[in-house]
Amino acid sequence: MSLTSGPLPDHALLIRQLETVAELSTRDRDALSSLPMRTKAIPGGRDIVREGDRPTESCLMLSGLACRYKVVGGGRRQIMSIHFPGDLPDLQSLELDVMDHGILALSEVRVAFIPHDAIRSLIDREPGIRSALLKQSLIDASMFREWIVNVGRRTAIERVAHVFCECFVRLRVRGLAGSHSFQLLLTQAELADATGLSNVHVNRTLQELRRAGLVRSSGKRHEILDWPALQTVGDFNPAYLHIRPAYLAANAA
Amino acid sequence: MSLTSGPLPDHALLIRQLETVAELSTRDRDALSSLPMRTKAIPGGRDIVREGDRPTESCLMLSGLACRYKVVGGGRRQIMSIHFPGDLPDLQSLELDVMDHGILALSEVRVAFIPHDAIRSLIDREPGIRSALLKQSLIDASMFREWIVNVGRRTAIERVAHVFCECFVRLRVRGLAGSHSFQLLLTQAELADATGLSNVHVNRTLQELRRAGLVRSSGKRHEILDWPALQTVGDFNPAYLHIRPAYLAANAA
DNA sequence: CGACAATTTGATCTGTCTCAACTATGGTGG
DNA sequence: CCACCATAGTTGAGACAGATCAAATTGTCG
Repeated sequence: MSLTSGPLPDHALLIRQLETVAELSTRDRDALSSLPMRTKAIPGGRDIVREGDRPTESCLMLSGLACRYKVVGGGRRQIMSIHFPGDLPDLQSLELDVMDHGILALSEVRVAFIPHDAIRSLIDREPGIRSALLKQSLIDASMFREWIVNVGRRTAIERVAHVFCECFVRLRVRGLAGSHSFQLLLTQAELADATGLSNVHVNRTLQELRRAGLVRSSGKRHEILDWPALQTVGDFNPAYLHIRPAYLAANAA
Repeated sequence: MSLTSGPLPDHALLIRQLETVAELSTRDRDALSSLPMRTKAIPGGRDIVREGDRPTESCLMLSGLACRYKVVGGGRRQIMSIHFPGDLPDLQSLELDVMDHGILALSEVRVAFIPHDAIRSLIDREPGIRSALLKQSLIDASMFREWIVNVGRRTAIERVAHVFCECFVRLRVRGLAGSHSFQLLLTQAELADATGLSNVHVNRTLQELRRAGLVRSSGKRHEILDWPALQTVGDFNPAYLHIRPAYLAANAA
């Protein structure tokens, strides 16, 4: 579980992600490795799954960036979560027939589609995996709750800082970010839709974060200059991510 | 499944709620009926579960009203969901050790505590119940996503109307609301914390809803006067609740 | 190099917040 | 049954965070 290895085989990404939140046995890992996957490249700006779809497969992110979103009457968009390699952003389609939201590729992504049947049979056979997947879906819910708090009760600068903190920690614990720097291919408009702000105001808020010396951005590469201060500004406490202590500790560096 | 029966035995409340979203066999219902429960009355204003707790039981709402909430730095509170009889508001503690939020009794409530072990053993033994509970927790997540949209991208009047719509439908499908009237023991301050608004502005927004003839309130009893219009104003589409068609249809009345 | 997308800036507007006072309501004890 | 008190609801005035509109600048990529 080196944090600096090169590109991983597809199944290893899933295993690594699940291990940050749940303990897996060798048997569990083997079972996960045997999951059939159909990989596909999807260009940025295209839906991976559309609202109203009735998927028969769940998708695993392999590379790139995606988000869940909804559009309200009036055309305003709200982003509800951001997804990185190792995430299973539509595990929900396993039990819920119709997609109630869309999943959008924010950059070119590679995804692996895993048939629901294969996941179900694994869940039925393997208690360890059943528990890990249930746990993961409960953590997803926890992340949504924190997102509610973010858009409901925080100021602009707090919201943006908090999103940065969450993305950084999630990437870091699975070995996909440097110790301070990380790649966040989010446009300001996307960040606005994630935080419930306007793109103009996100722009000004980012400038404020830069002026305060908390982050540095060049293009889409963002660097965290003052991690403790960013957490303070963003009112960030990673407890809601329910990451196992051993993995969270690596992040404290 | 009469909608007008009197008080139900505790297990029946749980079964009725699960049946609105998942199909249960007789065997499933029997298994649920055998769950051990320790019931308890909790006065309004008291926490049922506190942030930081490590519960060994999950709680089932039997009567009254509760909510999930978090307090952010600065003392501002955000309510993330509202819970009615039949709900299992802390199913998550089954897999997540530490509570990342509190659950508060908004009125005097009766709750039943069910040991995690009993639920786990049911999940391990009964595929139907496993599937129903997973489905329920995925629906919880879906409701959180809609809540994000509500506080992130809707105006004050839309937010309040939407919360009314959601509460009404959820109560109605499980037979706990009249065809138009329903009991919502929420103070304006609580409604404010649910919608990310100030209590003063909620007051004015409610007046606007009354003036428009959409609702009528007297004390804590709220009546919906124009259900179609309220759904329109609240940009409400019940799809995200994933209620089974047969139960949703009863609500259309 | 050209063209389109993203960022930045300025000016103005407005929905919602804050603060503060006043009123209604409902529950309680005398 | 009423007087009292606490809690919740209502109103007004003023302030501000963030939205909107529009234009200019910069960046990106074929």
